[in-house]
Amino acid sequence: MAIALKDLNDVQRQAVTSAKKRILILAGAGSGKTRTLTYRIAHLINQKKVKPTEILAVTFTNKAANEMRARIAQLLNLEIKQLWIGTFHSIFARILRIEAEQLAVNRHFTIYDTDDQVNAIKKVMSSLNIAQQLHSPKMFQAKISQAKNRMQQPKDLERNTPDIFDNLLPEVFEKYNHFLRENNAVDFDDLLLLPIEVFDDHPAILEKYRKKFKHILIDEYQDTNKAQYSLVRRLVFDKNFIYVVGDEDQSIYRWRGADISNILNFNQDYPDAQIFRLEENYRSNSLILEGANGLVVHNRERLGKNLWTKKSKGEPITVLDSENENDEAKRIVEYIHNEIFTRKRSFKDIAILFRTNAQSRALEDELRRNALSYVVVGGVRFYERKEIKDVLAYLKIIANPLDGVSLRRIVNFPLRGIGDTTVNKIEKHAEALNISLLEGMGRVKEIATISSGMANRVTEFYELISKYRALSQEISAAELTSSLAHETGIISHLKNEYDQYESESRLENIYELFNSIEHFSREREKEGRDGSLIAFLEEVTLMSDIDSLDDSKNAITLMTLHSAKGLEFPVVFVTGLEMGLFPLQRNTAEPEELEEERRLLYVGMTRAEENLYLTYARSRRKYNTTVATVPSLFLDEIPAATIQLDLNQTSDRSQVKNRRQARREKIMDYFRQEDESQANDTPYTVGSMVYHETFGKGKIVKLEGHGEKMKISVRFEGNVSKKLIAQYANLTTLEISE
DNA sequence: CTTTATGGTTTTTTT
DNA sequence: AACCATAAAG
Repeated sequence: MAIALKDLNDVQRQAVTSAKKRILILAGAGSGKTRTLTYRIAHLINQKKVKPTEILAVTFTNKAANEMRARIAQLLNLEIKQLWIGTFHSIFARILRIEAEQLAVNRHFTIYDTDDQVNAIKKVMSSLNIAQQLHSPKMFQAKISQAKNRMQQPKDLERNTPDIFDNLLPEVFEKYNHFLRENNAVDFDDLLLLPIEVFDDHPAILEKYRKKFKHILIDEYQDTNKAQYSLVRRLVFDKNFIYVVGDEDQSIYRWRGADISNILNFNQDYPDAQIFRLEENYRSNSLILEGANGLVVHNRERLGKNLWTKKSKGEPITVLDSENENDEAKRIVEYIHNEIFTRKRSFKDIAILFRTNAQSRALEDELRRNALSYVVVGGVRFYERKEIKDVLAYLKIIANPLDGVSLRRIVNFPLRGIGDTTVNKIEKHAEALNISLLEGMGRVKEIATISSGMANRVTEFYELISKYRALSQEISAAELTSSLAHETGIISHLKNEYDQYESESRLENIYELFNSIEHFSREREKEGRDGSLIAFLEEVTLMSDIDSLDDSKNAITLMTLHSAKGLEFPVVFVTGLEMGLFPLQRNTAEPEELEEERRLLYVGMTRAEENLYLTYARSRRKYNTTVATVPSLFLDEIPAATIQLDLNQTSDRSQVKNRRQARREKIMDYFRQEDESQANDTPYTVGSMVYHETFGKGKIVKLEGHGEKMKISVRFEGNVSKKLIAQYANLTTLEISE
């Protein structure tokens, strides 16, 4: 039976049924891009008799992958277990485990999340004698990930730069990679880089996957980075079909290495490419769409499209101004009440979006005060909570005994009297014998400088881990975790160490973890897929914020604009439209960055079906001080005809105009000030040497603020640290001597 | 050696 | 809230 194509419009139908090998679909917001992709896959299987095993479909989140799998199954009326569908990271993690023999890691490798990566870097820094006070480990982590995103190796980085930090980077980078391999671990970026290496070193393996994946389909192509692009380029050969869908106006991951030119240059990479444009929007009322279109035309870097809708005008976009962030929250709640009581909306129809997670606090407080149910996506993520990470670290060391980062995390948690000094001694011993840290713990008695009492404690811990490693072969992952959490004393620790409220919530999280492991194994086994402990750990590490959103709950959704990509709601609030916050301060200087912020707002606005509110506050607490703010320049770029001011304030058109004029002047001032603070930049840089009359020679550790008010933290000889004000410090900068 | 208390610092967005 | 450095107590 053929699948029904009557639910598609003409362009969609052509795009679904095209026999061309290389296809690019430029799909505007709400134009049915997921639908097209879903039907395409169903069409291939049903009409073209393509086997599900021959299809590789890449989505941006795991949630999207699961939904797409379910919808295809529904269209075809059959289960399609063998279809490869998932994110780049999860798909290539799977391939890496299959091809692990070719690698410097084995198939039990652990995937380090950002937190683990920073811990690994700290270890590397201390082995290289680099002080963490001078150079932040997080900075190294960010720079290394950036380099990996650009597919740069340590040797590709410049070594003789004026910046001390940049000079250290290649060595830290090199050692960090080495450290990961020793611990049988990979980071997020390696999940893409290592398969490229495997493909390049073993043409036969690449050939195998080229033969297997006859059809490759990629969603959100505008947000692919260089490594992802390279993987696709390798996999797509003569006979392969490549089908990509994307929207350059919705590219919002430049900071993570996403390269918009991947989509802009698709027809240069594949000269015979057929291009479809999906320009009819089915989601938003026309005033909302007009407003969003009017905003995004201010971007230069785009292919340009004409997104239109048959829908009625609907209501204009409402701009709400308020005194401060608490007032902003109050106004939003007022309007939510209005939406709920007069317009008969339910909670789940409403989303509140923000630029930074920190903004959720004031909103949550106000929603709670008004007993409105809400869920927050992301923020402090479930699997990144301390108590969860501690239990997971036990599981990681059981799955991968070489994982030293996880081992260090739990060797003295709960406290068993094994401190840093002891662990360092064991590590040294283990390095000398060329064995892992865990094995070293098994042979702790060989170390003369460790007392027998201490050695006994270590041995006891080692045996505990050994016991559970053996048990892991016999009992289920869920049973293992529960038994472990009790026997190690984690449960009683959580009961005793916190106040009642805190301890209850942490224990609840632990029990939720048990449930999720059990659920995972059960589901996976039902589907005939890998339900092992390693598979669970992998899933958890690669899980995105939005993946854990339970949309069956009737609640208002709070999340960042990034998390909102791909979603839609009848009512949307986009908050904090102020210079420095949205666009974010550090993204206002470079035009490319400002364009990305603008796209981010475009994404936010196009989530709305019927009612869109844009809010800003005239002052906002930042860190510990309240600062006056300037409304975002984006508010002035949205066509005035699509906007109405606050319904609760009487205002006529001339007032709207006056306000616009006033805002424009403020924005000019904002940019002027930014320029000045840039121009005033002092000769000081972090890491450079300075001389002070009384304190002598020292190294700059940190700079805060600008110009004369800049605060300079200096570490002087003899380990004396001082915080100085640039204006009064009277510092002399010294030549850097190597 | 290890533990515990204290204070300071830290956040942009995420696989 | 989590993480560090530091100092003092056990």
